[in-house]
Amino acid sequence: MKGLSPTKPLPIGTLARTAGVKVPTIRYYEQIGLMNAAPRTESNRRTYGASDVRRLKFIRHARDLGFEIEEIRQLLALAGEPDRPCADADAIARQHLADIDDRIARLTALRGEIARMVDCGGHGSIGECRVIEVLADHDLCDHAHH
Amino acid sequence: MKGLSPTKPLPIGTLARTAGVKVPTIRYYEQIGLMNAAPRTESNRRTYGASDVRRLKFIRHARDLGFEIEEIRQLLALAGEPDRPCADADAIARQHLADIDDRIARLTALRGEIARMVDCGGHGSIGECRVIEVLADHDLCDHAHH
DNA sequence: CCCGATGCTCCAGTCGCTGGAGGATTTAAG
DNA sequence: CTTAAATCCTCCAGCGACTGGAGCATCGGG
Repeated sequence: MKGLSPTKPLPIGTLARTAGVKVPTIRYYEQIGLMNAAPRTESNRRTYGASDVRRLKFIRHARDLGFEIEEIRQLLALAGEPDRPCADADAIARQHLADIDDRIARLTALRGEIARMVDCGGHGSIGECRVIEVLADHDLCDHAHH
Repeated sequence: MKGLSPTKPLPIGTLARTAGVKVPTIRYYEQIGLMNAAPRTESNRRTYGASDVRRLKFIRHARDLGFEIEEIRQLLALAGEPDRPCADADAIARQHLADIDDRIARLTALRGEIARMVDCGGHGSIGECRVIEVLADHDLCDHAHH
């Protein structure tokens, strides 16, 4: 009866590997209160369980998708009380959606421009190179992003 | 004969407004050597000309498009010697193109997901809300970006 | 039993700005 | 002409989101 712990505790390195983040990042998340303080072993090592893996994956995924820490904090809080109306989570996500549409639009415009730049192929001197031109002239977008 | 200076010198604030950056940003760019040190008036104010406007717009545009300072520095250096082969500028741009395709792909995937999340519409509790779910489950992208 | 991997804490650095303090100057209004 | 507001200057500190190093303790496989 020793092989069946409720879910055996993982050290930080393993958690880091399974969630795809670096070890210091986890400690950082703990420090800013995004992950809760892990219980420690006798010898002061952090121990994690399955729920921590889930939470960290959630965080990482959200970060990867461009959510900021504060937004993630909100999302996690929301997830914590499962009978609140999903309108709040929605609002955050919707806001984000708008952002993302904007970013995609900008990046797409960019893509076009850079593609055109690169089409200068190999015709010699920078003088005629579109890369410089395009960046120089054009006033594409005026608004500060974010 | 006083109204016809070769291009009348602008103070930093005006430059900032015309290029669409904040004043401290310009001073920062000077500090890191991205803008060259502006000549000063008697009373130590920076003065700028048309070429500075162009350069700063170039920088801002490039930044806006996601180029990093170092890349911009290279681009500017390249632009400075107009008989170098455009292959170098090309290489930078191409590298960037790959990045951007990646980012667009990721953002598009994200857009889809967030759109789906938001489609949970208003059906009550977070328990059933896709926002949380989607973020929690899915392992969409593994690689660290950049 | 030893040594390399892993863990710990603390602290400093990264990038690209941004803002404030505290002072000097310039400019527009009255 | 005088004043008040705007703009400028320098210096320095802080942001977000990590990242990495120093210096030490501890763990686990050969």
